[in-house]
Amino acid sequence: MSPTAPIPDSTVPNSDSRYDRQLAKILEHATAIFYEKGYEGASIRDLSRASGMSLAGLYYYFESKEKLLYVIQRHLFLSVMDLVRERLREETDPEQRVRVFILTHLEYFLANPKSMKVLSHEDDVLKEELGADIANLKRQYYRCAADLVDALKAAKGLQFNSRVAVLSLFGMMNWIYTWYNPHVDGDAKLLAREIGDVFLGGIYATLAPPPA
Amino acid sequence: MSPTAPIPDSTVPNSDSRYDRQLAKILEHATAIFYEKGYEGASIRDLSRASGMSLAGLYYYFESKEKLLYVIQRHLFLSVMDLVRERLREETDPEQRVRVFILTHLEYFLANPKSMKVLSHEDDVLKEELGADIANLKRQYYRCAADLVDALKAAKGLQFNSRVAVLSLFGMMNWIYTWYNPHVDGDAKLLAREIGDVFLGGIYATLAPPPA
Amino acid sequence: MSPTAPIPDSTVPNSDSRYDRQLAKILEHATAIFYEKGYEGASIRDLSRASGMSLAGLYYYFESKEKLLYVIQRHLFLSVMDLVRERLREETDPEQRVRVFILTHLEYFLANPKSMKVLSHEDDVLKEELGADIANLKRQYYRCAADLVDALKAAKGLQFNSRVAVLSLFGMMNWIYTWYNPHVDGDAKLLAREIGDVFLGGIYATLAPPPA
Amino acid sequence: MSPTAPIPDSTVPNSDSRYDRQLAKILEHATAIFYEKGYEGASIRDLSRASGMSLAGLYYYFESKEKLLYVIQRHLFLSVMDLVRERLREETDPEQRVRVFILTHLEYFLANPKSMKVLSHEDDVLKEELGADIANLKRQYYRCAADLVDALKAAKGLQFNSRVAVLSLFGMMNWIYTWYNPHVDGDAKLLAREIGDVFLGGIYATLAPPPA
DNA sequence: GATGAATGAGGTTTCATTCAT
DNA sequence: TATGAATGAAACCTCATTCAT
Repeated sequence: MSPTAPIPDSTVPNSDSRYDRQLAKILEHATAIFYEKGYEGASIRDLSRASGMSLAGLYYYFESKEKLLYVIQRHLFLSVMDLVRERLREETDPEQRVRVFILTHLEYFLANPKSMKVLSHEDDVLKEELGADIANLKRQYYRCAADLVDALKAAKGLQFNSRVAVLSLFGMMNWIYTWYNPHVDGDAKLLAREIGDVFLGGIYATLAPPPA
Repeated sequence: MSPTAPIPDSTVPNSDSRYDRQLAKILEHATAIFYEKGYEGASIRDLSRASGMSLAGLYYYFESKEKLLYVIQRHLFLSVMDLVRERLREETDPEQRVRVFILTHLEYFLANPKSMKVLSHEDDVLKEELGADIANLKRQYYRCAADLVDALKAAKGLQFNSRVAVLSLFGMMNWIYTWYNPHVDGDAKLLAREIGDVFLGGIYATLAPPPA
Repeated sequence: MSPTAPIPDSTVPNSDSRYDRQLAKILEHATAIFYEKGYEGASIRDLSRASGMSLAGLYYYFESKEKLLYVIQRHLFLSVMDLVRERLREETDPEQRVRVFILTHLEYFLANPKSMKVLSHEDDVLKEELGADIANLKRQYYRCAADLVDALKAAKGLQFNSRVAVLSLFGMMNWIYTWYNPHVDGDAKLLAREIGDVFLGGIYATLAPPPA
Repeated sequence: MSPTAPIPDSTVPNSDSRYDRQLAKILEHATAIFYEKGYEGASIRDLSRASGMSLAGLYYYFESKEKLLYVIQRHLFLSVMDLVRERLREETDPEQRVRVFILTHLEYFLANPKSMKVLSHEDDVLKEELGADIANLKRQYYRCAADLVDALKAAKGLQFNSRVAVLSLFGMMNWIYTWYNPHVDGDAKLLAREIGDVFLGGIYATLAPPPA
């Protein structure tokens, strides 16, 4: 296990032009505010105050509050998926591939802690095409994890309900934003090991009957 | 494992008087609306429409939107805790006790599916005393699970980080509201077994080094 | 100057029956609340809380908030006018008669300090017939004072604008509720003397040219 | 006695920019509405109707109804105090200085008749810091008058209770809004003379015993 | 005599958003 | 690019009042 692709230190796309830099700043503030107050509870005025840009000025960068959330969520999915793909490229062992997924997910979101909540907590607020698009990305991401788990399952001849197992794994990981405390719980590497142990120990146990 | 205490089929307190029945109805509608739109996204007008009672009339039953959420959340915690205590009374085996906890939690919230979200998703919207009170109940509930897990850990001589393990267990269980489909995923009993298997298999695996 | 008619120690009509006693209690609480919050700022709910009677129960005693204020104001005017008439009966000296008026007014309203504000401050909130009726009583009360002043004016051969003088006198007296502090300003007798001195000194000065 | 500083013909600050002009218009309408209905009885909707600006638009100019009243009252106190100071600069005779105060007060508030009520009648509705700030200005204004009266008292060797005398003077002047009718009562100059006569005659009379 | 339950209207304030500049 | 000014809709909540009991 030696992932090498770097964790982006920001929650927003790389930026070159002045426009891009401004947009990046706005998205960062928006993420922070959605994190604090939730999508519905956050107001564009809050964002205006936080970013120092006028209310009207913000609308030059996004066309609606919904689109704003969309852009943020889309970027998060795309970049964590990129990172996962990148890191999986170097690993072939089925178990390690699952561990890489877990570690990458945790590293990414523990490096951008507010993002984890904005993705998890505001999961179903987007409707229509926007919502469908995000749901699609989410499905791809799920599929990616499920494929890794299924590969391991096949390789080891395990027997368990993949759907429930994978969704439980996501539950463990996505719930973290409600309790994670860096001083108490250690870094992503530690957490990934612990959670990976529970998960893998759990599915491996389906080989033999569990100890009485 | 033979829990016998019945699952309340409603999300609200038992009701006798006309007042209680009306209140119960309102809380039920409110739960449904908080489920659909989230606390912030739900409006008292929505509740008025759904319950068929006038806006002003609703305020006869609760003094503020906040208090309304508070009453709902408090009732949920108290009644699931009651149920857990009730059912644990009959069980002494450490592993079974953990399984009873998982099953009870899932049975309760799968019987009241909207409640699970209202409890999980609107976890931190209550502030001040109200928020502190709910946080306190949550802590008790967590403590209850943690004690069961620690008892099992001691009984079997296992070695793992209890905090992370228990919080992961809650992650698996509380995440369910985002994906549960009764037609696909079976009932609470099945789900409780699967999740219990993963969790218990996971922590049992800490006895011996995990298989390579 | 020896007024003898007693100052009613209450702001409400004498009460015999249970109904009357209840009504009296309600009017007293209402006066207190109108005093504290003003007519517009006071709510029937405030009155309900203060009086310990249910919202609906109050309406057995008065038919509307307007009528409630009306009853209070009417009673105040009638009883202070009664008192004035009573005490004037014993006095014939024109100056003393003016002084009796001032003293009675101040004694009455300093004994019922909240009433003074409810009468002065909520002077023009009543509309239509109710308002006209109160305005009529007020006019009578004004007329009474004006007659006393005019009698003195004639008796002493003074020259001044009666209207402005009398209204100024009322200004001095009715403004008291904004500043009166019993510990600092003494009792009604003292205040009546001081204000009487200013007023009478002022109008007497119209005999001779004022000192340079 | 020849005061020369001009009376502002408006109740609101001078305005230059478009924003200032709009704000001035709003404050003027607000003063009129507070005059008509009282602070509590006036609604922002009333103001919206009167000013022709949308409800929400108004909030661009003030942050709350309370702040709105505050701005109005503060401006009134500051500008009448300015005017008084300005005019006192040219006068040294103690009696004339008192007369200048009376005249200025009346000229200012008779030129802005609604303001007088908004200042007098809504005296104690502002709470906390806002209320304390206004109370402070009021105290300064009172102090100013009291100093003039005390100077006269000392100059003439008079003997009377300054507090009661000054507060009575304010009573006479501030009560005017309840009865003033320009067609009947003449202009500020006339009224100031009459009220000044009563007041000064009254306190001068404390030199010698009043005529029997 | 008194209340619990309910209501329509309206209160203040904030929302996301727009448009001329 | 960015803002100041403005808006219609809707937010939460309270109002005076009623009516069956």
